[in-house]
Amino acid sequence: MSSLAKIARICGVSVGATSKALTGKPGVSEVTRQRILNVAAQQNYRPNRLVHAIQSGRSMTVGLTCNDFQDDFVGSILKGMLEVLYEASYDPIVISWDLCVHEGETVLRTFAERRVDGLLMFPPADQPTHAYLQELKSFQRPIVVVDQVFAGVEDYDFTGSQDYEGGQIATEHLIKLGHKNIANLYHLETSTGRARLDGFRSTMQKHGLIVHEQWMYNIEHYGTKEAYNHAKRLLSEKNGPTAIVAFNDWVALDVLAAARDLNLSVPNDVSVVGFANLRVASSVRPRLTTIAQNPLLIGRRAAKRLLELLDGEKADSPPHHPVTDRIPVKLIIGESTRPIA
Amino acid sequence: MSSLAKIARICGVSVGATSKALTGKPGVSEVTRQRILNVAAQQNYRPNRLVHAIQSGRSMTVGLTCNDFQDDFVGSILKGMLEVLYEASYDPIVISWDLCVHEGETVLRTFAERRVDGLLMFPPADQPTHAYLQELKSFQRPIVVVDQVFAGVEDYDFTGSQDYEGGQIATEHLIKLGHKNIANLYHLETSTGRARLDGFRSTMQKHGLIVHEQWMYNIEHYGTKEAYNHAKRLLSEKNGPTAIVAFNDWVALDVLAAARDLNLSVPNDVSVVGFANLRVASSVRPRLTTIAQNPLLIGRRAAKRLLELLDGEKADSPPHHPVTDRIPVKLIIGESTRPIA
DNA sequence: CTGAAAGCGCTTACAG
DNA sequence: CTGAAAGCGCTTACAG
Repeated sequence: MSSLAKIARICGVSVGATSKALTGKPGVSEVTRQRILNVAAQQNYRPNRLVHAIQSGRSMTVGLTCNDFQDDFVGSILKGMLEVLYEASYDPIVISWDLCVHEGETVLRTFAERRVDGLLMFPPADQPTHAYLQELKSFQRPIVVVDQVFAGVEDYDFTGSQDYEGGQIATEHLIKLGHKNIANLYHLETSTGRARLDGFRSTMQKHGLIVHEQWMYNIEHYGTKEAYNHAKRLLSEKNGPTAIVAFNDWVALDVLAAARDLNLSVPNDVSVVGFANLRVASSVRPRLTTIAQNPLLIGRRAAKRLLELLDGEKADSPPHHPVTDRIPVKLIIGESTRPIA
Repeated sequence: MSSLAKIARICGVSVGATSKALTGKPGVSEVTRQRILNVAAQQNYRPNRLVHAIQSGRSMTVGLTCNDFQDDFVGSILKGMLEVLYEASYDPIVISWDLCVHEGETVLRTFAERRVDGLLMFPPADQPTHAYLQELKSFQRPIVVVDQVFAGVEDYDFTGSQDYEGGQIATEHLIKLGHKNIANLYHLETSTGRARLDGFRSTMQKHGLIVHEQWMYNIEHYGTKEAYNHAKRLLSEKNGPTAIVAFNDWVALDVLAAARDLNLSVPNDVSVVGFANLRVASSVRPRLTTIAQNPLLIGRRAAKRLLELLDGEKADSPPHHPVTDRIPVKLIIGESTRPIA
């Protein structure tokens, strides 16, 4: 890789002059500038941005932590982030939490050493360790937490969805259709899951409906058979629920599968509501009734917020108050719910 | 962010001594080393890796270009890559092709300026421009192409799937079940799509079966209604095909949906084979018969190959011959295919 | 217009 | 053991 010095040597001018010529700064004659430009092009010169990062104290990179990229929800969030970052000439360095279970502090340390300007953080899957929270505290750069919250990150900006309201909307929808006996396959392991469940319970209560605790199942890992098995159990009961609220579309798919395997019909025998409006929600039959999130917007807003914080630093503005930004969700009526017979 | 100089000043020693102490090099007394270590910890010192990158000529970063992260196929490839990179202390800088349509050279230029040590490249969605290929040629670092090939990248290492064989296996499976009238919803826009189609045609020919060209549809964009509409057309024909080979699982899902909407049964009225074995393939009913790829392994192997190339550079080994690495695929028999009546 | 020099944050021979 | 100095690749005041 050819350096400034090399270009300078070839052109027979000083390094300083070469720098000015290539960065378009005044202080070089047009003739020498052209000569330098030509040689640089011919030598395939690429300025070393690492140097610029050191000099300016800005690496123009952002740390990005992710749990997995297993569906279009996280995929779209990423897309939204990349879009905004690209526009602002920032590039993300991506590290997966999965890789460093119980040593999340390593991730933060790496980001610190690489001098990222800020952090876009999908919280780690597991409960954060003390060491991690410690490292987080001493992490000197702006942080925006995405999608999930957890104990210890209340002091940071947050961008996610109106999960609580989503839980309410899903439940309201079923109640409006006449359902009273509603089960819930929820997910206590994440803040989104807990919020959606809270929304469910508050809505049931608001309408004076009983929550049948024997129909309430926590799905610890929704990639496995767990949801499917619970769904089968629910659907096999006589006088079982007439509707099921699922933590997300994957769980809802498991309910569809369980119903199918029991020769039951969704929505004729049971109604199902999902959450997320994943790509698959409208691909399957029956199409899922689901609560649409707006992952693209979540990604964009999270990144924009981070850029604001970074600009604020430059402007040396007063310490900010962390902002919680929850993007509205929307009921998508598919074919997996119907009025009770 | 505290610097070496700051630590040195506080400790009242030279920068050199501080450096030695913190990097564990000999040449400092144990007493001062401890003093320095303590101050560094207390000052929350983090060495600036950008400096190290400049000095060593190794940034320990890898450029990663992606089209989208819309399903678990790409997601798992990424996971595999991140795993291997993390193990070797490399971190990826991720840029999405989507963002810079028709100016892919910008991406490469950014990577060059950021001095990534190598490149893991999902080829751009659109036909590469001349400027792009130009920039690629002058990109001085090792490159591994992933999943898709395109004209102009024949000279690079490649890691992907046995798509051609996959096309054969899918077709063989249907033929073994007695199907003769087989349609194909293919995807000419990508090399994988073309290879799978070739595998289909060669297998049909091998068995002396006629390819009915009026049942052959190119799916330009498989996120849209396109596949669904073509599938409906195919399924509405009297004496239509008894089986359909789909470019991938998403297209296969569209066939399932079309069948459902026409009150037809898969597999009783028509058999369908997908490709990829996405997470959704076993979530839907009927479960998809599909050709499983091994995205995790693709990701790992691609990253490993890149690391080998990087090691080779250090060792100053002779110019290598580009290696093409196609991971075997595997037939997964679901419920979407059955012997012909 | 042009060049020599300082400095960004570090490491590494080289003197003392 | 310890410090001063050169150097990585650049930019930016500062002299000429």
